[in-house]
Amino acid sequence: MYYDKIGVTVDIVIFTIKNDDLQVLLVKRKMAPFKDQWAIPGGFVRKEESLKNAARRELEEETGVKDVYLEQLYTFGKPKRDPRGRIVTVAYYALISSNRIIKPIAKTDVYEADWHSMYHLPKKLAFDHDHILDYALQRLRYKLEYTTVGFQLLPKKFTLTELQKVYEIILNKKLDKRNFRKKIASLNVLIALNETKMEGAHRPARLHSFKEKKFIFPKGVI
Amino acid sequence: MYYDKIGVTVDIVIFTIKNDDLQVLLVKRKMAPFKDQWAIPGGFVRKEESLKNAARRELEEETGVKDVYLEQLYTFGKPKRDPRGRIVTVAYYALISSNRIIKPIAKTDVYEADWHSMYHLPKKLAFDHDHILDYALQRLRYKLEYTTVGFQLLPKKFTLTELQKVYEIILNKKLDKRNFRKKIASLNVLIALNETKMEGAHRPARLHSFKEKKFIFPKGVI
DNA sequence: GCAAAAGTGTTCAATGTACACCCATGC
DNA sequence: GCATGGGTGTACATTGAACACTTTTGC
Repeated sequence: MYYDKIGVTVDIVIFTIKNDDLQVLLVKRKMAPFKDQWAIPGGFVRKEESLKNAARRELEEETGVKDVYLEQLYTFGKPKRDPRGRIVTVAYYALISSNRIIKPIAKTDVYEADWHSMYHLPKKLAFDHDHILDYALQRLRYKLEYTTVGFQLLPKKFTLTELQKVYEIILNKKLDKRNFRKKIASLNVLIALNETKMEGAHRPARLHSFKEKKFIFPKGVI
Repeated sequence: MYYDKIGVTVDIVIFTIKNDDLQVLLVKRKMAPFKDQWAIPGGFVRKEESLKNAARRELEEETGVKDVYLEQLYTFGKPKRDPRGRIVTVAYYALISSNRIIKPIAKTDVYEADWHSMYHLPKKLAFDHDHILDYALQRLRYKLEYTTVGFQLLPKKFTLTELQKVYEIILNKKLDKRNFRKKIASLNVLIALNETKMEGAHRPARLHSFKEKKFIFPKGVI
C-alpha cells in the first residue's frame, strides 16, 4: 500500500514561573531554516517511540528534568509550515516548578537555550511557533481555572500567597486574597503542614502541600 | 538532514442525531488489517493538503456533505497502534444535521459504511478506535455544555423541543424544560421565527434559527 | 512601635435547580 | 371533550464578587 510519508515532530512549550514572571524555554537556532531565530524546543519523533515519549525525551534533553506535567496541546500541519518539506508537529506543553531547573541545556552546538518572558517574547519566532505559544497560553489559562494544573508550577511545599501569585501571573490580573483562599479551600486538595516559611520582617506563612498524586480534572475537561 | 518518516492519517468521528439517538458513522473494512471489523472513516494525509483539509476531504467522500462543523480532537501515535507500520493519526470530530445526509457512501469495494448508535457500538473496533470514540463523546458532551456546538446537529429551522432532545440524547439524561429554555434564552443566539411546525394533534411549536454564522466559544475553551 | 505580609467573614448579586399548570391543536 | 406536546414563572440553594481589619514577625 502506498502513501505519502511525512515528517512528524513534537514541539514543547515549557512553562515555568521565574522572577514573578511566566517564562517559556526557547532555543536559538544555529542552522537553517530560521537560523538565528528563537523557537520552541522540539525534534523528530523516532520510529519506535510514542508521541508523548518523544516529548518527554526532548523535554529531558532540554531541562534535565523528569516526571513533569506534560499534556498534548494541538497538532499543526499546514503544508508550508516548514520550508524543509512536509512536516507535521504535535505540540505539547509542560509545567515545571522553577526550583527543579538549574539551567536549560543547549544541545551541542545546535543552538543556545534560554528562558523568555511570555509577556515579552522575541519579535518573530521560527516556523508557526508564535501561534503555538499563543495557543498554549490560552490553554494554560483555561485549565488553570478549571483544574489543578497550577500546582505543578510550585515546589512540593508552598504558601498560599505563592500559589496565588502563580494564578495572578498566568492570568495576568490581581486576585482577591480572601476569595482566592476560599476557592482553593473548597477544592479540598491541599494539606496544611505544621511548618511555616519565614521571609522578611512579617508574620511567617503556613506551608501547604498538594494532596493528590494525580491531578484533578472535572469530567470531560481536556 | 535525516529523520524517520511516518505515515500520517486523519480519522473522523462523524456524529449525527438519528432516530432520537446519537449515531456515528462507521465503515466495515474489507481488507487487512482488521478485515471485517468496524472502524472510524479516515485516510492518509496527502503531501500537499492541510490536516483539516484532509479531514474535510474524507468527510465529504463518506457523506457527500460540505460545510460541516469539524474540530481537531487529539493525535494518537503509539508505535504499535497500526500493524502496517508506524502511523500517527490526527483525530477529528464532525457534527452533521441528520437532514443533510441521505445515505453514507461506501468507497468503492473498500468497505461498507453505516450509522451506529454511540450507545450500542460493535464489540471491538479496528485499531484504537474504541478509544477515539470514547474521547470524542467526552469532548462533545463537554463542549455541548459550554458552547453552542449543539446547534450544528439540527437543520436551519428547529423547535426548542428538538434542541432540548439533542442535549438530552448527547448528555444521556433528562433535562427540565423550563430551565433548559431559560438557559438557551440567556445565550441570546436564537431568533424566534414567525413560523410554526405542526406535528401531531397538539399545539404547533414555534420554529427558531441560529443567529450566528460563527459558533460562540467562551474565551479559552477549546 | 512600625513596617510588612499573613490570615480571616459577611453581604450582595448572579446563576442554577426544583417544581405545576394552562394553551393550542387534531381527532 | 380529551389526548398530546407547547409554552410559561417563582422560590430556594449555590456560587461568585466586593470589601477591611487583626495577627505575627524583624528591626
